[in-house]
Amino acid sequence: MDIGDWTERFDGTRALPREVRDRLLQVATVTRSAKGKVIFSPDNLPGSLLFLAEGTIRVSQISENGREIVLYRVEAGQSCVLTTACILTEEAYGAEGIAETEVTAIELPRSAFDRLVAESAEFRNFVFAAYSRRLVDLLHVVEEVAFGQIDKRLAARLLALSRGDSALQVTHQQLATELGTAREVVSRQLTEFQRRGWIEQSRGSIRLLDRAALDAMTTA
Amino acid sequence: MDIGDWTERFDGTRALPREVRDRLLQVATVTRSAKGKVIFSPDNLPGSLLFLAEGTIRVSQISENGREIVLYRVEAGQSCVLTTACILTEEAYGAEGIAETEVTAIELPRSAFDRLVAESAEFRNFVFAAYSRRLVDLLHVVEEVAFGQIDKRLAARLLALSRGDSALQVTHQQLATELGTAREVVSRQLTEFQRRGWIEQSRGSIRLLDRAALDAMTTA
DNA sequence: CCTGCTCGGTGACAAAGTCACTGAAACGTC
DNA sequence: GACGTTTCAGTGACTTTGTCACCGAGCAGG
Repeated sequence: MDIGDWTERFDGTRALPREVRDRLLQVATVTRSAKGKVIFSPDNLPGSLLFLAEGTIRVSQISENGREIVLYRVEAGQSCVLTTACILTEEAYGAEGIAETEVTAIELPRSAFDRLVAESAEFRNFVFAAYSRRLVDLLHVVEEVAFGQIDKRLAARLLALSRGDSALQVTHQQLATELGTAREVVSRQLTEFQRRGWIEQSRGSIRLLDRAALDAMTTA
Repeated sequence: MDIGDWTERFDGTRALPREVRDRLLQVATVTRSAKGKVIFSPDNLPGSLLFLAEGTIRVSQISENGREIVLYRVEAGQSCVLTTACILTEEAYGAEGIAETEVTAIELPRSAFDRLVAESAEFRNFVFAAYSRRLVDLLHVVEEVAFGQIDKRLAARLLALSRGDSALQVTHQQLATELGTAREVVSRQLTEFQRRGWIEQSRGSIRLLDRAALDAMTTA
C-alpha cells in the first residue's frame, strides 16, 4: 500500500530530518481498511504506535454483558495511544477500535518507536500530546457517565454527530452505544424530542428541526 | 524540606548517572503536605511533573452540582501525570488531588522534565508507563460507572479499601464519593449487607464479617 | 408472495438517584 | 454533666434510568 510520503501528514514527523523520515517509510507498515473493519481489539493488537493518515476510528469499550460505550474518536493526523498503553501495561481490556470511514493507518514497530522518541523532541511532544489528549477525553467521558443526564447527553450527541448538517443517518441502537445506555432509553427520549417538535424521525435517520432548543437543553 | 536523595526512590530516576541526579536534586522542589491537603486542583496546578515519594494521593473528579467520584490513587514511587496532561492540553477540568495520608511530593519544572525525557531512556519509559497506567485505570472507571451495578461495586470497594484489615474507618458519604453515587444509595446497600450478616456497622466505621460473601458478590 | 431480518414502540417492572425530613452519636463549651 | 452544634445515618416518597419481554412495521432476497 503506497500513499506517498505520509511523514508529511503528522505534526510529530513533519519536522524530522529527511534521513529519519526515509527510515520511517522503510520500517512502518501502511494499511488501508474498509469502513466497519475492526482496527484493534483485545485479542488483536497492532504495533506499538498507530498513526491515522486518513479517516476516523471510533474507539469504544465493551462490557461482558454486551453493552458498549463510545470513548472517543481518532481523526486523521492523530495517533492512537491506547494500543501503546496496552502494550506497555501488558493488560488486556475490552476496548476496540472500528473504522468509521475508510481508513489509512500507519503502524510503527516498537523498536522504531523507541528510537524515534529518543531522537526527536518534536516526536516526543507529539506522543505526549496524544496521551494527554486521550486522558482528558476520558475524564470527560467519566464525568458524563457518572453525573450527566441522558436527555442532555443525547441532545449534545445529536448536535455533535450532525456536524452542522440537519439530517443524520443513525439508528437508535447506535445512539445508545454512543452514550453507553440502552436502546429503549434512547427511543423514549427521541420520542419526547419529536413530540416537542425538535426533531423528526424516520427509520434509520433523524432530522434536526430546532438546533437552538437542543443546544439549550445541553446547558440547562 | 530535605528527605535525602529522593532520586533513589523512583524507577525513572534510580538508573540515571550521578551528575544528572545531582542536577535534579538542585532544580526540583520537595514539599511535604499534611493529610487532607489539596495537592492540585483546577485552579492550582503544580509543575509539569509530580513525583510522590511518600504517602497516597486520592484523585477525584468533581461535577458542577457537587457530586464527586474517585478516579484512582497515586501511591509512593508513582508520578501523577494528570497535571502534566493538563498543562500540555491547556485545558482545565474538574479533577483534584487530595493527600490521603501525610505526603512528600517532588515537583519538577517543565524545562527539567523536557531535558530529562530527552536524555534518559529509563526516565522516558517511566513516564510512558505512568501515562499508560492512568489511561488503563480510567478505562476501568468508565467501565465500572457505565456498566457496573452498585451493590457489586460497593462490595469490591469495601474489600479494596480494607486491604485485608477487617475494620475500616469510613463514612457512608466517603464511600458514595468513591463510587460517584449518592449517600442514600450506599446507606441502603450497607443496610442490606448488614441484614445478610456480611458486615457490621457503627458510626464512621464498618467491620467486614464475611469477606468470602462480599467477594462472591463482586463476580456474581 | 412468503420469509427472515433489522429497526423501533410499548408496558411492566427493577435499580438507582433525588428530595425532604428525622433522630442518633460525637464534640465542644460552659 | 447539661446544652447546643455538627456530623452521620435511616427512611419514605418520588423521579429517572435501565431491563425484560414482546409486538409490529419496514425492508430485502428468493
